[in-house]
Amino acid sequence: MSPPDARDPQVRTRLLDAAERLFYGRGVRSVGVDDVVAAARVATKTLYAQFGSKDGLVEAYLRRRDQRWMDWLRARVAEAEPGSPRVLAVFDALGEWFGEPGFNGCAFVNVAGELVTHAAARAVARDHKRALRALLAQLAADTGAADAGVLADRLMLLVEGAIVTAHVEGDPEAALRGRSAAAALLQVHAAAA
Amino acid sequence: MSPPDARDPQVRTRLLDAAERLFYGRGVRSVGVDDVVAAARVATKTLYAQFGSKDGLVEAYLRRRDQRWMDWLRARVAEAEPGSPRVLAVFDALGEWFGEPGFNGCAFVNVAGELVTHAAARAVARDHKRALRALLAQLAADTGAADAGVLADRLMLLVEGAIVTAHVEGDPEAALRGRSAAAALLQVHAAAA
DNA sequence: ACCCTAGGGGAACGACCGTTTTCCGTCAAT
DNA sequence: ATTGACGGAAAACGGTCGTTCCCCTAGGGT
Repeated sequence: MSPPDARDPQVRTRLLDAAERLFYGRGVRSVGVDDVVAAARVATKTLYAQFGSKDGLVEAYLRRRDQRWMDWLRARVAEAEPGSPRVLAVFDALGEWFGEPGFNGCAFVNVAGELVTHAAARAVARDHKRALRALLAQLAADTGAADAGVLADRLMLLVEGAIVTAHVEGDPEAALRGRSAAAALLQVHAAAA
Repeated sequence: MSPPDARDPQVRTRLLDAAERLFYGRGVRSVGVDDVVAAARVATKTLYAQFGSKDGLVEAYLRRRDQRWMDWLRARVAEAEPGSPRVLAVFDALGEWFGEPGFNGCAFVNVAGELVTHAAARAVARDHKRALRALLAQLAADTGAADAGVLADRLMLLVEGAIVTAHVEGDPEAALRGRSAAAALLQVHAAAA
């Protein structure tokens, strides 16, 4: 019954969409709340009604991004055959991500470096990395590798390294190098079985 | 002839020291120029006479940190025996760094995520990573490894991954995992020779 | 003895920040 | 039909930002 922009629960979504695009693309502190409300076509009051403060909006933005990014990666990985191919699929997915126009590194790494005193944001960042590590541990175990835990730790370093390199050096092909390094490690851990 | 704080060329150094401590520890945008001049016990006018703007100070801070950090790593590496031990010494050095009280990740990664529009800062970050990559290429070649270039690329990912992990997850032992991964890769590249 | 320059102390500037507030329109439920 | 909660538009708040300016002190070169 509602016209497209009436009485909407979508106000929150519009705010989060704008916040994600701006915070991720320019850095959190470079973006004022006015920028966000203008981009979301929303009143300032609404932002504060929904999130309480800019810090609250930042935290909500990070939580939603964590959820979405992990879901996206899990979906990409699930498209590959179980076992080693799924490990390599992680780096194929990274390669796609690095090539996207707005790519600006890992949102959580960026926040950890920028918002040193924002405890909630740093906690979300830590949890995000733990979730990523858990996914890699699962994939490593599913290869039947010897020392799957160690393999997962090593894959984690490669993933993080590829993201940082693609970002700072502007080199999307870091994904390919990560993939080949992962393949080498898969072989090491398979041989040791 | 000069008393400790007269007519000093050390004014610039004091400014850079304060800038580095504050910018690195809290993030660039969280630190005002007033904070820097207060910490350096210097007049605001002096900062602008020396660096022209806050952006100029940021750039100078990054350049000096690049120089110092690379010199520090090269010195640590040179203490080890030539060949593979020098590759592993990189990760030992990282381990020391991660354990230092003020450790807050890689200054250049942080800046790349925070100062998206600061072209000069991002250029210094890129150059810093290239210098690091060049050092690793040298070390990889000196091991006599097959595909030394590929080995260097892989080591680079491990180094970056270890730094990010130690930072975001607050886990200094990422250095040990990086070291063991590097050792595995060294074996792979030695066996293929 | 003379500036000239570097630096310190501190006020002042205009812009922008995050946040609160006021006023008004409008749907949903009573 | 009235109320109340939600949302938009915009002003206003106090604080902080980067930057500039003024005045003062003190060496050093001429």
